[in-house]
Amino acid sequence: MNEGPNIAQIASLIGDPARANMLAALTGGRALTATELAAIGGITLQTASSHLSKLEAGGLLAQRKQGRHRYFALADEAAARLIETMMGFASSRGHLRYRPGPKDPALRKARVCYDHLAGDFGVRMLDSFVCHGEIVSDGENLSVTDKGRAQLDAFGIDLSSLASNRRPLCKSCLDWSERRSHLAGTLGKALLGHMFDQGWARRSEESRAVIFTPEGERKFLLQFPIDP
Amino acid sequence: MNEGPNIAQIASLIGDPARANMLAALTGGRALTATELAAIGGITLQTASSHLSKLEAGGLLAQRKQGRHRYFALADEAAARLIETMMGFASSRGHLRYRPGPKDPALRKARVCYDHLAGDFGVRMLDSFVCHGEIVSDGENLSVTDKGRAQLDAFGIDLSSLASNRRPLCKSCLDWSERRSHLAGTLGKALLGHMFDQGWARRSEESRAVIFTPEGERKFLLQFPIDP
DNA sequence: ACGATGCTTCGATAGCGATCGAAGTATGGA
DNA sequence: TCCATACTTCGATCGCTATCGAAGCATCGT
Repeated sequence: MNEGPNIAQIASLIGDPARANMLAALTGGRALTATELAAIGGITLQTASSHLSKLEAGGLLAQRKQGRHRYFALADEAAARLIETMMGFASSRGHLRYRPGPKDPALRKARVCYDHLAGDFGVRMLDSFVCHGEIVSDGENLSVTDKGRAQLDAFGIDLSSLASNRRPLCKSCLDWSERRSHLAGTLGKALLGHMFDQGWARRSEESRAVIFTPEGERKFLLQFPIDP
Repeated sequence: MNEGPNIAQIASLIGDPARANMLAALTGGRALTATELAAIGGITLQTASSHLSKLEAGGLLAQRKQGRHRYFALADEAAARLIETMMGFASSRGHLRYRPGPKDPALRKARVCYDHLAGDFGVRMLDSFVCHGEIVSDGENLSVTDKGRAQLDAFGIDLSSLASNRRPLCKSCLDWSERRSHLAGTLGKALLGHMFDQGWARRSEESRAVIFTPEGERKFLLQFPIDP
């Protein structure tokens, strides 16, 4: 017994409702201040501060001081994937906590996951890349083919500028609403950023939803078709 | 706030050290009795019983009565994947709890994950399938090609008999020691079972390790080669 | 320099849950 | 039938931690 990594430690960090709410909110990719996170968790600032320092010590969060504000964000993409994985499992077991509202369908359609596109549109985009042979997958890691490189170049994304030693270019990330994978990594981030730049879509102010313009949606479906 | 699945509930289930130890032990795929699990968790039978009923209510465990024994096992493969994912994250953050010993290298080399092969050998096997075009991956799910079907047939595994409506044939599962994917699903199970049947390897009695015979290891490396 | 804002630290409280002893239920064997 | 084994349920205890008030520290604006 007692072999291997200590999962109880991080699980208990996520296991507190206030902390879980904060983490879920940070899955939206935006860095939030301690005051904002306290409101999200439904607790006072003092309590939130205690929680946040524990989460940081546990390697789930990273903080950045900026003036008198302190911004908190998920430590990295692996942390975001862990949270999304747990969401997927929880929803598959019926551990739901829905407060059904108009935002829900929008979230399922398209939302931000850390810094890339998730939801129905995110899954479709990766499907399109794969079924056209622009991205291939060897197990967990994805890689871009020459055909994909040319396609992305035409779309306006320069792969060579995305190279990073700290973070993989492509990574698959399990989608909790679709239960399939979407594209993460620096390429996933760049693609979402490009869509924002092109005016195809914008972020919702109060949730993780990504709202496409009618024109943007048309162009998205044209750019990432799915053939049988 | 408060949207989406309730991750705090399952996270707090895993967050208790005694429960985490039990779950980690069950990742070995064997069903264990309440008494055995109590010993693993380092608690009395009464406490263990309370824990086990909570884990079952949370959808993580399934129990099977057999005479006066009650066998507990992970509910399904998704539960096993969740635990392995958490192990991967925990070890990447240095949340280790090693009791270094001779078993450790054996576990990294080859071990059981639920009912399929994990560790260095598990990752190698999937790599071999993929780099020979016998299995292709479209995002999360893997699928066997015609070439792969023939290869497996020659190896002695009949794919058509593995079809199941309850569980996918192929699934990728993240390996906590290698941080790469290995092959899960009914095919992963069948492959490991076949190796046991052929006498290539056997299970360790006291841990999750899979111990290959020298002859079995030679045949394994020959059967699942990796070319550049 | 001074107050205001954002956040952390300290200290005390309160409540939840892990734990175990004791008693109760079910199954198997003699 | 009677005892032993395997497990669950009940009840009480105890420790841990989430929580918040109050005070302290840092930064910004003026």
